[in-house]
Amino acid sequence: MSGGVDSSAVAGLLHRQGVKIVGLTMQLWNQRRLPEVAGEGGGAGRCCSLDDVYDARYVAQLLGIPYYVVNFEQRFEENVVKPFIDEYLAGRTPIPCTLCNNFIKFDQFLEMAEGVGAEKIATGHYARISFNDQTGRYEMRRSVDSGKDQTYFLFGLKQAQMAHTLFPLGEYTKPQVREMARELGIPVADKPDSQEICFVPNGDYAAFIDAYFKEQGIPPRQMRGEIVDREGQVLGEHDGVHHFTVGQRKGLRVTAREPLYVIETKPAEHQVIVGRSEDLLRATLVAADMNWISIAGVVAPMRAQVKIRHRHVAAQATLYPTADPARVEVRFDEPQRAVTPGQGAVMYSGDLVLGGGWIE
RNA sequence: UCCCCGAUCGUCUAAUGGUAGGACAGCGGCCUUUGGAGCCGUGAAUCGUGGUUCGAAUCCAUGUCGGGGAG
Repeated sequence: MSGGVDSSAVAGLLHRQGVKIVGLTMQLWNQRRLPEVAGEGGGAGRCCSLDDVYDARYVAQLLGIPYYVVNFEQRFEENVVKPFIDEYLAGRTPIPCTLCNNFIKFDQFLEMAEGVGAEKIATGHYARISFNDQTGRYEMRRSVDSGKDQTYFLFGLKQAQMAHTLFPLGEYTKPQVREMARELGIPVADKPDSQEICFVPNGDYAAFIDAYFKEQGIPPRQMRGEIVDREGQVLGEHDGVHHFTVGQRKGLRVTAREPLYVIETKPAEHQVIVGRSEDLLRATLVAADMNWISIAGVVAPMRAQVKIRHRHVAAQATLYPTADPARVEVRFDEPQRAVTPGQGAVMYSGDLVLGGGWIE
């Protein structure tokens, strides 16, 4: 229970159905750390803020269910925050929400919940899980509310995890969920949706990385570097490759005849390569560390739709198996903009989530 | 020292006597449970000083600065 509308509605919904439930809130990050990146209101409205825990506890009280706050701060820092920073410094663009799902929520948190006697965990994610008797696999489908679908962040879920997971909201639209919350008398029914990275209150993730280094006493290494075009001509300077991601336009402070976009970051050379919009188009990618969900894998070329970032419209493509079963080559029918290393490539067949991997 | 050329938003660039416009960059908002993108909005300039003219970025004089040439 994050203290938001969705997880509160899940609690209310299951409670009304007579399911025996326990409310749990994960404490993931101390919002008072790194005060230099604190948002207005001291991080209020973000996950893990005191207000949110207070809201979650209040909802639990209202429902009359047991409620606990569990501290995962250290594990979150090790499994999400540090890898998040390392990825940026390696010139890649991480997805903290997916890291959290893979290594905290559906891993250590699920284990802990089972440890205290729970059969399953239920979350407020907008996605659907079902069991297919024919294939003997748990399948995942996009949520009924296509605008809220969160399957992109869930591509790492294993069969064993799905067997112990409930996504009650996958069948509803967001307005329905808010209405449900209102009917249940849940006081957070009109709370705005959360957004941005939960541990970066003000949204400035690069400033967070800088502040984290400062806090760790890590000497401010030489982060500055050059902004160059594809011919190697120096166009400007930057304060560190972690400020940039493939496809980024804003923040370059470089002027040209037309907008410039980040094509690539080269951490070893401290260089940011920029080019024109059309320089971002790529027709192929390789997805590594594949996790198959609704199917066991691909042994022959297979048609699919592939999503390369949240809110990307899944594009028609063909999946080609490689010699390494954990890697799949994706060839798009039409070149896609800003294929970004570190982001997920999630494969769909209609509403069905086939699986996903990390873009190399 | 002389001669020539040039100087317009932060940057690049339009307007050759008649409301200084655009692009890029910046800033703000919308969108959004990752980072981006996109959309909407917005601040911002005629090198200084005189003069001609109803009216000057534009014509004239002069100064300053920059580039080129000549001793």
